[in-house]
Amino acid sequence: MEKDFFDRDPKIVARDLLGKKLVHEEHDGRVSGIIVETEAYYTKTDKASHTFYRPSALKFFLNNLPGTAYVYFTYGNHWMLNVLTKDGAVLFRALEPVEGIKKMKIRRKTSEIKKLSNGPGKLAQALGINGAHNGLHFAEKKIFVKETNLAPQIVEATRIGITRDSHKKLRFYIKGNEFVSKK
DNA sequence: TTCGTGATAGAG
DNA sequence: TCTATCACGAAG
Repeated sequence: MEKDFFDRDPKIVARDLLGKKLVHEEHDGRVSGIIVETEAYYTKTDKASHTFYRPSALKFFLNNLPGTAYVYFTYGNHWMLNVLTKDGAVLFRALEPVEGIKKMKIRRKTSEIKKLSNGPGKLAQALGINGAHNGLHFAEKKIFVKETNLAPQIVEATRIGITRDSHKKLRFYIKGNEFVSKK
């Protein structure tokens, strides 16, 4: 991953992340998957972004560098993994499991591969991501993104689970991939 | 479709 | 204190 990869417009980063590998390096081995679905959020101009209605989130975005993990807890159950970019962030929404599948199955309490990481909450659970990872920089290589030789076909769509600015096409996924959370 | 779950933030 | 809301997921 080239330096300054994350120091670009969130929409560009969201697209470029598709087909790359998201890795969580743990003491007992690595857990990873191909990124198949992402969403972009903008710090200042996006009403759907946490920065728009959560002062603490705005502070976090403004006080951390692109490439920093933004992990938050919601709906009483779920952790969400994002990475900061220039003027925004990208939410990791779905992965195609690659390494550590056995561990993912235990964490997710299912043996069905397709249900391991086909959604943002599921993905974080499968990878073992939680609040302890908030603020870690991807350059530290605990959580990070790795290049692949894939060149996926990308589909652009509206974001999921938001109300404000729901018409904006800031969701991206790999065409035809069976791990995408929704069509 | 409905409902659980808990942090955050603003109002009272 | 109280209440609304929420970048979700599982069950039915």
